[in-house]
Amino acid sequence: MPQLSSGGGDDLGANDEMIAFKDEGEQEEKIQENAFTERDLADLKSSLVNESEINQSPNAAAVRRGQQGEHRGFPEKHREHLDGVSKQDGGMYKTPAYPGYPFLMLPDPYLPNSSVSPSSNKVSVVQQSHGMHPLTSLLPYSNEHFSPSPPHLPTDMSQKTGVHRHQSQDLSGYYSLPPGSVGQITPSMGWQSQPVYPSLSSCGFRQPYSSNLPSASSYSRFPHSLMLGPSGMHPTGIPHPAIVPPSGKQDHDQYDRGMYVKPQVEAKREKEPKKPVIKKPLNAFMLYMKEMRAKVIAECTLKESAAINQILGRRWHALTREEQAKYYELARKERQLHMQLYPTWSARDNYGKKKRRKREKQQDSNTDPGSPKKCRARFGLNQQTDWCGPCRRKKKCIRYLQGGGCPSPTSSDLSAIDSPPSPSPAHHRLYQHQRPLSPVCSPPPTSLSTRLPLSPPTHTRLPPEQSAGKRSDLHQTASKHTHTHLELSGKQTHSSTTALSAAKAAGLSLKVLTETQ
DNA sequence: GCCCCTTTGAAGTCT
DNA sequence: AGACTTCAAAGGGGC
Repeated sequence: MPQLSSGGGDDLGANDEMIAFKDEGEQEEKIQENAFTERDLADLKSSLVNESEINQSPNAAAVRRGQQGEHRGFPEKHREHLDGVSKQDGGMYKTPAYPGYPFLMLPDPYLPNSSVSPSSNKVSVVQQSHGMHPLTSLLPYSNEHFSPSPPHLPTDMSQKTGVHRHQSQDLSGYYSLPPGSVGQITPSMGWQSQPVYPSLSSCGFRQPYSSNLPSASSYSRFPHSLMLGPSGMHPTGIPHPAIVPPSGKQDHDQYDRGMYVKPQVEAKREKEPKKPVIKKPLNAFMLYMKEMRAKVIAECTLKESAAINQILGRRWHALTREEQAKYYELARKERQLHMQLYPTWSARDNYGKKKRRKREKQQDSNTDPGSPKKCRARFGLNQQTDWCGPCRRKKKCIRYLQGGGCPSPTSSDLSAIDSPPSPSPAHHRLYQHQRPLSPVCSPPPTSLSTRLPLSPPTHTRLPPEQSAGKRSDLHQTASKHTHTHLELSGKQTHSSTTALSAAKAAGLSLKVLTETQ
Protein backbone atom coordinates (compact mmCIF):
# COMPACT_ATOMS: atom_id res chain seq x y z
CA MET A 1 0.00 0.00 0.00
CA PRO A 2 1.27 3.37 -0.77
CA GLN A 3 3.12 5.28 1.80
CA LEU A 4 2.35 8.66 0.56
CA SER A 5 4.18 10.76 2.96
CA SER A 6 7.45 10.58 4.61
CA GLY A 7 6.32 13.01 7.14
CA GLY A 8 7.65 15.92 5.27
CA GLY A 9 4.66 17.84 6.32
CA ASP A 10 4.01 19.36 2.98
CA ASP A 11 1.62 16.78 1.93
CA LEU A 12 -1.63 18.49 1.62
CA GLY A 13 -3.60 15.35 1.70
CA ALA A 14 -5.62 14.76 4.74
CA ASN A 15 -3.66 12.99 7.34
CA ASP A 16 -6.35 10.58 8.01
CA GLU A 17 -6.42 9.65 4.41
CA MET A 18 -2.80 8.86 4.51
CA ILE A 19 -3.36 6.95 7.62
CA ALA A 20 -6.02 5.14 5.82
CA PHE A 21 -3.66 4.08 3.15
CA LYS A 22 -1.19 3.11 5.72
CA ASP A 23 -3.78 1.26 7.61
CA GLU A 24 -4.70 -0.49 4.52
CA GLY A 25 -1.23 -1.81 4.31
CA GLU A 26 -1.02 -2.62 7.94
CA GLN A 27 -4.33 -4.26 7.89
CA GLU A 28 -3.43 -6.45 5.06
CA GLU A 29 -4.16 -9.49 7.07
CA LYS A 30 -7.48 -8.15 8.02
CA ILE A 31 -8.18 -7.36 4.48
CA GLN A 32 -7.30 -10.81 3.47
CA GLU A 33 -9.53 -12.16 6.11
CA ASN A 34 -12.35 -10.14 4.86
CA ALA A 35 -11.44 -10.57 1.30
CA PHE A 36 -13.47 -13.64 0.84
CA THR A 37 -16.56 -12.20 2.35
CA GLU A 38 -16.13 -9.00 0.47
CA ARG A 39 -15.32 -10.82 -2.63
CA ASP A 40 -18.38 -12.97 -2.28
CA LEU A 41 -20.57 -9.98 -1.95
CA ALA A 42 -18.84 -8.24 -4.74
CA ASP A 43 -19.19 -11.29 -6.88
CA LEU A 44 -22.81 -11.50 -6.05
CA LYS A 45 -23.25 -7.99 -7.10
CA SER A 46 -21.10 -8.42 -10.09
CA SER A 47 -23.15 -11.34 -11.18
CA LEU A 48 -25.95 -8.97 -11.72
CA VAL A 49 -24.03 -6.96 -14.15
CA ASN A 50 -25.27 -7.31 -17.61
CA GLU A 51 -24.73 -10.25 -19.79
CA SER A 52 -22.53 -8.56 -22.24
CA GLU A 53 -20.31 -7.46 -19.49
CA ILE A 54 -19.97 -11.00 -18.37
CA ASN A 55 -19.44 -12.39 -21.78
CA GLN A 56 -17.18 -9.80 -23.12
CA SER A 57 -15.35 -9.08 -20.02
CA PRO A 58 -15.32 -12.19 -17.92
CA ASN A 59 -12.62 -10.76 -15.83
CA ALA A 60 -12.47 -7.08 -16.05
CA ALA A 61 -9.57 -6.93 -13.73
CA ALA A 62 -7.70 -9.41 -15.81
CA VAL A 63 -8.45 -7.43 -18.88
CA ARG A 64 -7.29 -4.33 -17.21
CA ARG A 65 -4.16 -6.00 -16.10
CA GLY A 66 -3.59 -7.22 -19.58
CA GLN A 67 -4.00 -3.76 -20.83
CA GLN A 68 -1.69 -2.57 -18.21
CA GLY A 69 0.85 -4.98 -19.48
CA GLU A 70 0.38 -3.80 -22.96
CA HIS A 71 0.55 -0.15 -22.22
CA ARG A 72 2.74 0.29 -19.35
CA GLY A 73 4.82 2.97 -20.86
CA PHE A 74 2.94 5.89 -19.56
CA PRO A 75 2.30 4.66 -16.07
CA GLU A 76 5.86 3.75 -15.72
CA LYS A 77 6.88 7.08 -16.89
CA HIS A 78 4.49 8.58 -14.51
CA ARG A 79 5.77 6.53 -11.69
CA GLU A 80 9.26 7.41 -12.63
CA HIS A 81 8.25 10.94 -12.61
CA LEU A 82 6.72 10.62 -9.23
CA ASP A 83 9.90 9.06 -8.11
CA GLY A 84 11.60 12.10 -9.34
CA VAL A 85 9.20 14.25 -7.53
CA SER A 86 9.71 12.27 -4.43
CA LYS A 87 13.37 12.79 -4.64
CA GLN A 88 12.92 16.34 -5.42
CA ASP A 89 10.71 17.21 -2.57
CA GLY A 90 12.23 15.05 -0.05
CA GLY A 91 9.91 12.20 -0.49
CA MET A 92 6.57 13.70 -0.54
CA TYR A 93 5.54 10.97 -2.84
CA LYS A 94 6.83 7.74 -1.75
CA THR A 95 6.53 5.69 -4.81
CA PRO A 96 3.20 4.06 -4.78
CA ALA A 97 3.25 0.39 -4.51
CA TYR A 98 0.94 0.13 -7.41
CA PRO A 99 2.23 -1.59 -10.42
CA GLY A 100 0.87 1.20 -12.44
CA TYR A 101 -1.79 3.73 -12.63
CA PRO A 102 -5.10 2.82 -14.01
CA PHE A 103 -4.90 4.95 -17.06
CA LEU A 104 -3.14 2.28 -18.82
CA MET A 105 -4.98 1.43 -21.92
CA LEU A 106 -3.62 4.21 -23.90
CA PRO A 107 -1.51 3.16 -26.76
CA ASP A 108 -0.21 6.65 -26.85
CA PRO A 109 -0.19 8.36 -23.53
CA TYR A 110 -0.07 11.71 -25.18
CA LEU A 111 -3.04 11.27 -27.33
CA PRO A 112 -4.71 14.55 -27.91
CA ASN A 113 -7.65 15.27 -25.87
CA SER A 114 -10.74 15.46 -27.90
CA SER A 115 -11.31 18.97 -26.98
CA VAL A 116 -7.78 19.92 -27.55
CA SER A 117 -6.57 18.27 -30.62
CA PRO A 118 -7.19 20.29 -33.65
CA SER A 119 -6.91 17.19 -35.72
CA SER A 120 -9.44 15.16 -33.89
CA ASN A 121 -12.65 16.80 -33.34
CA LYS A 122 -14.24 13.56 -32.51
CA VAL A 123 -11.93 11.60 -30.40
CA SER A 124 -13.51 8.80 -28.58
CA VAL A 125 -13.87 8.88 -24.90
CA VAL A 126 -11.37 6.13 -24.75
CA GLN A 127 -8.86 8.32 -26.27
CA GLN A 128 -9.81 11.11 -24.10
CA SER A 129 -9.42 9.19 -20.97
CA HIS A 130 -6.30 7.64 -22.22
CA GLY A 131 -4.89 10.92 -23.02
CA MET A 132 -5.38 11.98 -19.53
CA HIS A 133 -2.63 12.20 -17.20
CA PRO A 134 -3.31 10.27 -14.08
CA LEU A 135 -2.86 13.32 -12.05
CA THR A 136 -5.06 15.39 -14.10
CA SER A 137 -8.48 14.27 -14.67
CA LEU A 138 -8.78 17.93 -14.13
CA LEU A 139 -7.40 18.50 -17.51
CA PRO A 140 -10.45 17.75 -19.54
CA TYR A 141 -12.19 20.62 -17.96
CA SER A 142 -10.97 23.28 -20.22
CA ASN A 143 -8.30 22.10 -22.45
CA GLU A 144 -9.49 24.19 -25.25
CA HIS A 145 -8.29 27.13 -23.31
CA PHE A 146 -4.80 26.15 -23.64
CA SER A 147 -2.90 29.22 -24.17
CA PRO A 148 0.55 28.14 -24.98
CA SER A 149 2.03 31.47 -24.49
CA PRO A 150 1.02 33.39 -21.44
CA PRO A 151 2.57 36.61 -22.45
CA HIS A 152 2.79 38.17 -19.09
CA LEU A 153 4.89 35.56 -17.50
CA PRO A 154 8.55 35.79 -16.82
CA THR A 155 10.75 33.52 -18.72
CA ASP A 156 13.25 31.73 -16.65
CA MET A 157 11.20 29.46 -14.60
CA SER A 158 12.89 26.36 -15.75
CA GLN A 159 16.18 27.41 -14.42
CA LYS A 160 15.53 26.23 -11.00
CA THR A 161 13.66 23.17 -11.94
CA GLY A 162 16.14 22.19 -14.51
CA VAL A 163 13.53 21.74 -17.11
CA HIS A 164 14.33 22.88 -20.50
CA ARG A 165 11.09 23.81 -22.08
CA HIS A 166 11.26 24.02 -25.75
CA GLN A 167 8.89 26.06 -27.59
CA SER A 168 6.20 23.97 -28.99
CA GLN A 169 2.93 24.59 -30.55
CA ASP A 170 1.74 21.09 -30.88
CA LEU A 171 2.28 19.21 -27.75
CA SER A 172 -0.07 20.96 -25.52
CA GLY A 173 -2.78 18.88 -26.89
CA TYR A 174 -0.90 15.76 -26.10
CA TYR A 175 -0.61 16.50 -22.53
CA SER A 176 -3.44 18.43 -21.34
CA LEU A 177 -2.24 19.64 -18.06
CA PRO A 178 -2.13 23.28 -18.59
CA PRO A 179 1.32 24.15 -19.63
CA GLY A 180 2.54 26.03 -16.75
CA SER A 181 0.56 24.57 -14.05
CA VAL A 182 3.75 23.58 -12.54
CA GLY A 183 4.88 27.06 -12.60
CA GLN A 184 2.79 27.83 -9.67
CA ILE A 185 2.91 24.47 -8.14
CA THR A 186 5.24 24.03 -5.34
CA PRO A 187 8.17 21.85 -6.09
CA SER A 188 6.52 18.96 -4.47
CA MET A 189 3.74 19.14 -6.93
CA GLY A 190 5.79 20.21 -9.79
CA TRP A 191 5.87 16.84 -11.30
CA GLN A 192 6.19 18.27 -14.69
CA SER A 193 9.33 19.93 -13.71
CA GLN A 194 11.10 16.65 -13.90
CA PRO A 195 12.13 15.91 -17.40
CA VAL A 196 10.52 12.58 -17.19
CA TYR A 197 8.47 13.05 -20.27
CA PRO A 198 10.70 14.09 -23.06
CA SER A 199 7.76 15.29 -24.96
CA LEU A 200 6.37 16.97 -21.96
CA SER A 201 9.35 19.04 -21.49
CA SER A 202 8.16 20.90 -24.45
CA CYS A 203 4.57 20.40 -23.74
CA GLY A 204 3.13 23.68 -24.52
CA PHE A 205 5.83 25.57 -22.80
CA ARG A 206 6.45 28.19 -25.25
CA GLN A 207 8.01 30.21 -22.64
CA PRO A 208 9.64 29.08 -19.58
CA TYR A 209 7.96 30.16 -16.46
CA SER A 210 9.65 31.95 -13.74
CA SER A 211 10.09 30.22 -10.50
CA ASN A 212 9.77 33.62 -9.05
CA LEU A 213 6.17 33.59 -9.81
CA PRO A 214 4.15 34.10 -6.76
CA SER A 215 2.92 30.87 -5.51
CA ALA A 216 -0.70 30.21 -5.90
CA SER A 217 -1.07 30.54 -2.22
CA SER A 218 -0.05 34.08 -2.47
CA TYR A 219 -3.32 34.80 -4.06
CA SER A 220 -6.05 35.29 -1.66
CA ARG A 221 -9.33 33.57 -2.16
CA PHE A 222 -9.54 35.08 -5.48
CA PRO A 223 -12.50 36.34 -7.25
CA HIS A 224 -12.11 34.29 -10.32
CA SER A 225 -12.86 37.07 -12.63
CA LEU A 226 -9.90 38.83 -11.28
CA MET A 227 -7.69 35.92 -10.88
CA LEU A 228 -8.45 34.49 -14.21
CA GLY A 229 -7.99 36.21 -17.41
CA PRO A 230 -10.73 36.67 -19.88
CA SER A 231 -10.04 33.26 -21.26
CA GLY A 232 -10.33 31.59 -17.95
CA MET A 233 -6.69 31.66 -17.27
CA HIS A 234 -5.31 31.21 -13.93
CA PRO A 235 -3.53 34.28 -12.62
CA THR A 236 -0.30 32.73 -13.58
CA GLY A 237 -1.59 32.43 -17.04
CA ILE A 238 -2.35 28.83 -16.49
CA PRO A 239 -5.67 27.68 -17.75
CA HIS A 240 -6.14 24.92 -15.33
CA PRO A 241 -8.67 22.38 -16.43
CA ALA A 242 -10.65 22.77 -13.30
CA ILE A 243 -11.34 26.27 -14.28
CA VAL A 244 -14.46 26.54 -16.25
CA PRO A 245 -14.38 29.72 -18.18
CA PRO A 246 -17.48 31.78 -18.54
CA SER A 247 -17.88 30.63 -22.05
CA GLY A 248 -16.66 27.80 -24.08
CA LYS A 249 -17.74 24.49 -25.38
CA GLN A 250 -17.51 22.79 -22.11
CA ASP A 251 -20.43 24.63 -20.79
CA HIS A 252 -19.71 23.53 -17.34
CA ASP A 253 -21.37 26.41 -15.76
CA GLN A 254 -24.67 24.76 -15.71
CA TYR A 255 -25.80 27.24 -13.22
CA ASP A 256 -25.67 29.99 -15.68
CA ARG A 257 -27.32 28.23 -18.50
CA GLY A 258 -30.34 30.35 -18.27
CA MET A 259 -32.43 27.69 -16.70
CA TYR A 260 -34.21 30.19 -14.62
CA VAL A 261 -35.50 33.50 -15.70
CA LYS A 262 -32.85 35.91 -14.83
CA PRO A 263 -33.97 38.91 -12.95
CA GLN A 264 -32.85 42.32 -13.93
CA VAL A 265 -30.00 42.21 -11.54
CA GLU A 266 -28.67 39.20 -13.30
CA ALA A 267 -29.19 40.81 -16.61
CA LYS A 268 -26.83 43.44 -15.41
CA ARG A 269 -24.52 40.76 -14.31
CA GLU A 270 -24.46 39.34 -17.77
CA LYS A 271 -22.79 42.44 -18.98
CA GLU A 272 -20.04 41.87 -16.55
CA PRO A 273 -17.62 39.12 -17.30
CA LYS A 274 -18.84 35.93 -15.79
CA LYS A 275 -16.70 34.38 -13.19
CA PRO A 276 -15.13 31.18 -14.28
CA VAL A 277 -16.01 28.26 -12.15
CA ILE A 278 -13.43 26.08 -10.60
CA LYS A 279 -14.83 22.66 -10.43
CA LYS A 280 -14.37 20.19 -7.70
CA PRO A 281 -11.53 17.76 -8.08
CA LEU A 282 -12.69 14.38 -9.09
CA ASN A 283 -12.96 11.70 -6.51
CA ALA A 284 -11.74 8.18 -6.98
CA PHE A 285 -14.91 6.90 -8.43
CA MET A 286 -15.19 9.74 -10.85
CA LEU A 287 -11.71 9.07 -12.03
CA TYR A 288 -12.60 5.48 -12.43
CA MET A 289 -15.69 6.37 -14.36
CA LYS A 290 -13.78 8.62 -16.62
CA GLU A 291 -11.42 5.88 -17.48
CA MET A 292 -13.83 3.04 -17.78
CA ARG A 293 -16.83 4.67 -19.29
CA ALA A 294 -15.68 4.20 -22.82
CA LYS A 295 -14.95 0.62 -22.17
CA VAL A 296 -18.37 -0.02 -20.80
CA ILE A 297 -19.92 1.82 -23.65
CA ALA A 298 -18.01 -0.30 -26.07
CA GLU A 299 -18.78 -3.52 -24.32
CA CYS A 300 -22.36 -2.95 -23.58
CA THR A 301 -23.24 -0.77 -26.50
CA LEU A 302 -24.91 1.47 -24.03
CA LYS A 303 -25.07 5.14 -24.33
CA GLU A 304 -27.26 6.18 -21.51
CA SER A 305 -25.04 7.46 -18.81
CA ALA A 306 -27.33 6.48 -16.03
CA ALA A 307 -27.16 2.84 -17.00
CA ILE A 308 -23.48 3.05 -17.64
CA ASN A 309 -22.92 4.59 -14.29
CA GLN A 310 -24.82 1.81 -12.65
CA ILE A 311 -22.59 -0.71 -14.29
CA LEU A 312 -19.56 1.29 -13.38
CA GLY A 313 -20.73 1.50 -9.84
CA ARG A 314 -20.98 -2.23 -9.68
CA ARG A 315 -17.67 -2.72 -11.29
CA TRP A 316 -16.22 -0.31 -8.83
CA HIS A 317 -17.40 -2.47 -6.02
CA ALA A 318 -16.05 -5.49 -7.78
CA LEU A 319 -12.60 -4.02 -7.91
CA THR A 320 -10.05 -5.30 -5.54
CA ARG A 321 -8.82 -3.03 -2.85
CA GLU A 322 -5.59 -2.62 -4.65
CA GLU A 323 -7.32 -1.61 -7.80
CA GLN A 324 -9.49 0.84 -5.98
CA ALA A 325 -6.51 2.13 -4.12
CA LYS A 326 -5.03 3.29 -7.37
CA TYR A 327 -7.93 5.55 -7.87
CA TYR A 328 -8.02 6.72 -4.32
CA GLU A 329 -4.42 7.62 -4.68
CA LEU A 330 -5.05 9.41 -7.90
CA ALA A 331 -7.91 11.24 -6.37
CA ARG A 332 -5.78 12.22 -3.47
CA LYS A 333 -3.14 13.57 -5.78
CA GLU A 334 -5.84 15.25 -7.72
CA ARG A 335 -7.02 17.02 -4.62
CA GLN A 336 -3.51 17.94 -3.77
CA LEU A 337 -2.90 19.36 -7.15
CA HIS A 338 -6.16 21.18 -7.04
CA MET A 339 -5.29 22.50 -3.66
CA GLN A 340 -1.97 23.67 -4.91
CA LEU A 341 -3.44 25.33 -7.89
CA TYR A 342 -6.32 26.88 -6.06
CA PRO A 343 -5.29 27.11 -2.46
CA THR A 344 -8.15 29.36 -1.64
CA TRP A 345 -10.76 27.40 -3.44
CA SER A 346 -13.31 25.56 -1.46
CA ALA A 347 -16.07 23.25 -2.44
CA ARG A 348 -18.21 25.82 -0.81
CA ASP A 349 -17.57 28.02 -3.78
CA ASN A 350 -19.73 25.82 -5.90
CA TYR A 351 -21.99 24.72 -3.15
CA GLY A 352 -25.64 25.42 -3.27
CA LYS A 353 -25.78 26.93 -6.68
CA LYS A 354 -28.27 24.51 -7.97
CA LYS A 355 -30.21 24.78 -4.82
CA ARG A 356 -30.22 28.51 -5.03
CA ARG A 357 -31.39 28.32 -8.55
CA LYS A 358 -34.18 25.98 -7.63
CA ARG A 359 -35.06 28.17 -4.76
CA GLU A 360 -35.28 31.11 -7.04
CA LYS A 361 -37.45 29.19 -9.39
CA GLN A 362 -39.59 28.15 -6.51
CA GLN A 363 -39.85 31.69 -5.36
CA ASP A 364 -40.95 32.65 -8.80
CA SER A 365 -43.58 29.99 -8.73
CA ASN A 366 -44.64 31.00 -5.27
CA THR A 367 -45.61 34.37 -6.55
CA ASP A 368 -47.97 32.71 -8.94
CA PRO A 369 -51.26 31.72 -7.36
CA GLY A 370 -51.49 28.87 -9.78
CA SER A 371 -48.13 27.45 -8.98
CA PRO A 372 -47.88 23.82 -8.09
CA LYS A 373 -46.78 24.77 -4.66
CA LYS A 374 -49.81 26.88 -4.07
CA CYS A 375 -51.87 24.21 -5.63
CA ARG A 376 -50.51 21.63 -3.29
CA ALA A 377 -51.08 23.96 -0.43
CA ARG A 378 -54.70 24.30 -1.35
CA PHE A 379 -54.98 20.58 -1.52
CA GLY A 380 -53.35 20.21 1.79
CA LEU A 381 -50.71 18.10 0.21
CA ASN A 382 -47.21 17.66 1.32
CA GLN A 383 -45.03 19.93 -0.69
CA GLN A 384 -42.23 17.50 -0.78
CA THR A 385 -43.90 14.21 -1.25
CA ASP A 386 -47.23 14.86 -2.81
CA TRP A 387 -48.07 16.09 -6.17
CA CYS A 388 -50.42 18.58 -7.46
CA GLY A 389 -53.87 17.20 -7.00
CA PRO A 390 -55.80 17.84 -10.15
CA CYS A 391 -53.13 16.64 -12.47
CA ARG A 392 -51.42 14.45 -9.89
CA ARG A 393 -48.07 15.82 -10.73
CA LYS A 394 -45.63 16.85 -8.18
CA LYS A 395 -43.49 19.24 -10.00
CA LYS A 396 -45.66 20.93 -12.46
CA CYS A 397 -49.35 21.22 -12.47
CA ILE A 398 -50.59 20.66 -15.96
CA ARG A 399 -53.36 23.13 -15.60
CA TYR A 400 -50.91 25.52 -14.22
CA LEU A 401 -48.70 24.97 -17.16
CA GLN A 402 -51.63 25.53 -19.42
CA GLY A 403 -51.93 28.90 -17.92
CA GLY A 404 -55.17 28.47 -16.10
CA GLY A 405 -53.67 28.28 -12.70
CA CYS A 406 -54.26 25.45 -10.39
CA PRO A 407 -57.93 25.11 -9.61
CA SER A 408 -59.50 24.37 -6.34
CA PRO A 409 -59.69 20.70 -5.70
CA THR A 410 -62.83 18.90 -6.50
CA SER A 411 -64.00 15.79 -4.84
CA SER A 412 -62.91 13.83 -7.83
CA ASP A 413 -59.56 15.46 -7.59
CA LEU A 414 -59.22 14.46 -4.01
CA SER A 415 -60.37 10.96 -4.67
CA ALA A 416 -57.99 10.81 -7.52
CA ILE A 417 -55.23 11.54 -5.12
CA ASP A 418 -56.12 8.50 -3.14
CA SER A 419 -56.42 6.39 -6.20
CA PRO A 420 -54.22 7.90 -8.77
CA PRO A 421 -54.60 6.83 -12.33
CA SER A 422 -52.29 4.62 -14.19
CA PRO A 423 -49.52 6.89 -15.10
CA SER A 424 -48.62 7.46 -18.64
CA PRO A 425 -45.09 6.56 -19.59
CA ALA A 426 -44.18 10.16 -19.38
CA HIS A 427 -45.93 10.44 -16.08
CA HIS A 428 -44.70 7.22 -14.74
CA ARG A 429 -41.48 8.45 -13.39
CA LEU A 430 -42.96 11.27 -11.47
CA TYR A 431 -45.80 9.18 -10.27
CA GLN A 432 -43.67 6.33 -9.22
CA HIS A 433 -41.39 8.67 -7.49
CA GLN A 434 -44.18 9.96 -5.38
CA ARG A 435 -46.10 6.83 -4.83
CA PRO A 436 -43.51 4.15 -4.95
CA LEU A 437 -45.58 1.61 -3.16
CA SER A 438 -48.61 2.05 -5.23
CA PRO A 439 -49.77 -1.17 -6.77
CA VAL A 440 -50.55 0.77 -9.86
CA CYS A 441 -46.92 0.83 -10.71
CA SER A 442 -46.16 -2.63 -9.57
CA PRO A 443 -43.69 -3.89 -10.29
CA PRO A 444 -42.01 -0.58 -10.15
CA PRO A 445 -39.27 0.23 -12.52
CA THR A 446 -36.08 -0.85 -10.96
CA SER A 447 -34.50 2.48 -11.50
CA LEU A 448 -37.22 4.00 -9.43
CA SER A 449 -37.45 1.28 -6.90
CA THR A 450 -33.95 2.09 -5.94
CA ARG A 451 -35.35 5.07 -4.24
CA LEU A 452 -37.15 3.06 -1.68
CA PRO A 453 -35.35 2.94 1.58
CA LEU A 454 -36.06 -0.58 2.66
CA SER A 455 -32.98 -1.49 4.55
CA PRO A 456 -29.60 -0.07 5.25
CA PRO A 457 -26.91 -0.82 2.75
CA THR A 458 -24.17 -3.22 3.25
CA HIS A 459 -21.16 -2.14 1.42
CA THR A 460 -19.00 -4.97 0.47
CA ARG A 461 -15.81 -3.07 0.48
CA LEU A 462 -14.61 -0.15 2.39
CA PRO A 463 -12.41 2.26 0.60
CA PRO A 464 -9.05 2.70 2.16
CA GLU A 465 -9.86 6.07 3.51
CA GLN A 466 -13.01 4.77 5.00
CA SER A 467 -11.15 2.10 6.82
CA ALA A 468 -9.52 4.84 8.78
CA GLY A 469 -12.87 6.03 9.91
CA LYS A 470 -12.55 9.34 8.23
CA ARG A 471 -15.46 8.99 5.98
CA SER A 472 -18.87 9.47 7.24
CA ASP A 473 -20.93 6.43 7.56
CA LEU A 474 -21.92 4.83 4.38
CA HIS A 475 -25.44 5.03 5.52
CA GLN A 476 -25.19 8.56 4.42
CA THR A 477 -25.17 7.33 0.94
CA ALA A 478 -28.03 5.10 1.73
CA SER A 479 -30.05 7.85 3.21
CA LYS A 480 -29.12 10.12 0.42
CA HIS A 481 -29.91 7.83 -2.35
CA THR A 482 -32.40 5.74 -0.45
CA HIS A 483 -31.51 2.63 -2.26
CA THR A 484 -33.45 -0.50 -2.24
CA HIS A 485 -31.58 -3.39 -0.88
CA LEU A 486 -32.69 -6.78 -1.82
CA GLU A 487 -32.15 -9.87 0.07
CA LEU A 488 -29.92 -11.83 -2.18
CA SER A 489 -28.75 -15.24 -1.22
CA GLY A 490 -29.18 -14.33 2.35
CA LYS A 491 -26.97 -11.32 2.03
CA GLN A 492 -28.09 -7.85 1.62
CA THR A 493 -26.46 -6.27 -1.30
CA HIS A 494 -26.19 -2.65 -1.80
CA SER A 495 -28.11 -1.31 -4.70
CA SER A 496 -29.15 -4.67 -5.90
CA THR A 497 -32.03 -3.26 -7.75
CA THR A 498 -29.78 -0.73 -9.14
CA ALA A 499 -27.76 -3.51 -10.53
CA LEU A 500 -30.89 -5.07 -11.81
CA SER A 501 -31.72 -1.87 -13.47
CA ALA A 502 -28.32 -1.70 -14.96
CA ALA A 503 -28.51 -5.25 -16.07
CA LYS A 504 -31.88 -4.60 -17.49
CA ALA A 505 -30.58 -1.63 -19.28
CA ALA A 506 -27.73 -3.68 -20.50
CA GLY A 507 -30.06 -6.14 -22.06
CA LEU A 508 -30.55 -8.88 -19.55
CA SER A 509 -33.85 -10.51 -19.88
CA LEU A 510 -36.56 -9.63 -17.48
CA LYS A 511 -36.86 -13.26 -16.69
CA VAL A 512 -33.37 -13.38 -15.41
CA LEU A 513 -34.00 -10.30 -13.41
CA THR A 514 -37.12 -11.70 -11.94
CA GLU A 515 -35.41 -14.90 -11.04
CA THR A 516 -32.67 -12.99 -9.42
CA GLN A 517 -35.16 -11.12 -7.38
C1' DG B 1 -32.48 23.83 -24.07
C1' DC B 2 -32.71 22.61 -19.30
C1' DC B 3 -33.36 18.94 -16.00
C1' DC B 4 -33.31 14.19 -14.60
C1' DC B 5 -31.20 9.99 -14.11
C1' DT B 6 -27.41 7.13 -12.01
C1' DT B 7 -23.17 6.05 -9.64
C1' DT B 8 -19.47 6.99 -5.42
C1' DG B 9 -16.78 10.03 -2.81
C1' DA B 10 -15.54 14.49 -0.82
C1' DA B 11 -16.92 18.17 1.47
C1' DG B 12 -20.24 21.22 2.58
C1' DT B 13 -24.42 22.53 5.72
C1' DC B 14 -27.76 21.49 9.13
C1' DT B 15 -29.56 19.67 13.51
C1' DA C 1 -21.08 14.38 16.18
C1' DG C 2 -23.97 12.64 13.13
C1' DA C 3 -27.31 13.27 9.53
C1' DC C 4 -28.18 15.16 5.46
C1' DT C 5 -27.13 17.73 1.06
C1' DT C 6 -24.57 19.16 -2.84
C1' DC C 7 -21.40 18.63 -6.49
C1' DA C 8 -18.20 16.38 -9.41
C1' DA C 9 -18.72 13.43 -14.99
C1' DA C 10 -21.48 11.80 -18.68
C1' DG C 11 -25.01 11.85 -22.23
C1' DG C 12 -29.51 9.98 -23.54
C1' DG C 13 -34.17 10.94 -22.70
C1' DG C 14 -38.11 13.62 -21.14
C1' DC C 15 -40.53 17.68 -21.23
